[in-house]
Amino acid sequence: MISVLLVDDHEMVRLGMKSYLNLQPDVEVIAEAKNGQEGVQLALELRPDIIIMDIVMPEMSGIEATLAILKEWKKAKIIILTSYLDNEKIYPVLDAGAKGYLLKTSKADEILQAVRKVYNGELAIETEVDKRVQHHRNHTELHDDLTARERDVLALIAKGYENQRIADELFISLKTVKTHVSNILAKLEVSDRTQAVVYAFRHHLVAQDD
Amino acid sequence: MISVLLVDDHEMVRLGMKSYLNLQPDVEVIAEAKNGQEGVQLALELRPDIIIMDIVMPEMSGIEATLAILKEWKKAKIIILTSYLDNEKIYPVLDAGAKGYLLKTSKADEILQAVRKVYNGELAIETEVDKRVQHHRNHTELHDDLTARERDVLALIAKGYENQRIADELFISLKTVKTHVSNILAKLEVSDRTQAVVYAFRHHLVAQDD
DNA sequence: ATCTTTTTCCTACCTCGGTCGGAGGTTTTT
DNA sequence: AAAAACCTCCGACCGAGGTAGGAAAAAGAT
Repeated sequence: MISVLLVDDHEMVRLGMKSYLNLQPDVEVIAEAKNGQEGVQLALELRPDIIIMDIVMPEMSGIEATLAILKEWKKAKIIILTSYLDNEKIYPVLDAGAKGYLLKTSKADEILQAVRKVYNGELAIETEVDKRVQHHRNHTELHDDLTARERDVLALIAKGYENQRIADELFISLKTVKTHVSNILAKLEVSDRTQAVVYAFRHHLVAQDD
Repeated sequence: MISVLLVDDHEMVRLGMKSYLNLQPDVEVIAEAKNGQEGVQLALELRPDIIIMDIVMPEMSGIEATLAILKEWKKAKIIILTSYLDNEKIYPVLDAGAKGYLLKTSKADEILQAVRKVYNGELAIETEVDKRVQHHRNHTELHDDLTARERDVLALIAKGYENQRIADELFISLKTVKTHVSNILAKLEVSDRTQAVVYAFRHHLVAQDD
């Protein structure tokens, strides 16, 4: 019997998963959590065979929760189940050792198969997800070779700050900021800060909401 | 018996809704659709008492589907059920006559109650949603009094175009573009185009992806 | 211990962005 | 018909943004 912990803030999703999985003779949902914190706690306490984890949740995101669980319990089998492949914060999770990655648009039996596969020690990465991960791993993004400091500066540019304000914020001279900006523009292959901001938003390098 | 049509691209959500709603003696899910197109078709064909509609879906969004259904069938009782109150495209739907608006984080019984309320001709707007709608209706946004032309220009600014390019694009002189930009900056209460771009992205005035 | 990258700072220069203060023609509102 | 808003255009001005071409200290890599 495969014991499963569901972590998702949508009651209806948990209900759907539970009613479907519990129909299977070899699977049983033993607990549910409605945010990342509860998820971490229940995971470490109950040690389920499989943890199915949503990403977007209040309190603590599924990303953080996954990292927290894997830190304490290296062999945890966690399947990420997310609605959107929107940002690039998912890669650290896969690197950290999540065993599965599914989209919420997956069919019920695909999810079931993923549970069985991961239980048997295999990986379950949806083809769609896999494509993008491969793409991400091969096709290097322009912003990959920004230095740490350049990322700092870009973040402030994308807040709409002018160079002098960025200098004040980072306790460096205006000249230095200009140098960083120049290097950023060159690396992103854009010609001015406005385009850099567009780039940053489009590539989810900055938060949508303040 | 209240007949319900579910429109959601997530099979698990449909499953959860169906298994929960079908437990109720007075509710029955009579059909399901996995995108907006199917939703419109089934709605007009089966004329269910209640339509529960997700927003983010492939092919045709819940917004478009809702408008399409209400156009053909004015008295349709549609409850919008969405995960996030992210953008501002929801207001036209409420204006157009959607009878309910719930978040996917709602508890199961809240959804059930909403179904019964709307069936009885009442509205079911979740307090959280309601707050924001009120806020939106009262608190006028800065960008509300941009003129049509100014919106055109802002859209191009937010593509990272420089003034001359905007002029070329719109077949107007550089001077005119500068005037528009000045007016835009004043209305948005920002001091340069970079901040205007940030404003545009944060307020979802422009598409995330090209 | 040496080489490379990163971060910092510099001067001088030029361009583009944005303001100020107009103005004329068109459309919409009253 | 008059008023108000909108779109268009002009010249002159200034400052911030960005380039070019350095250089030197600090931190990491081999």
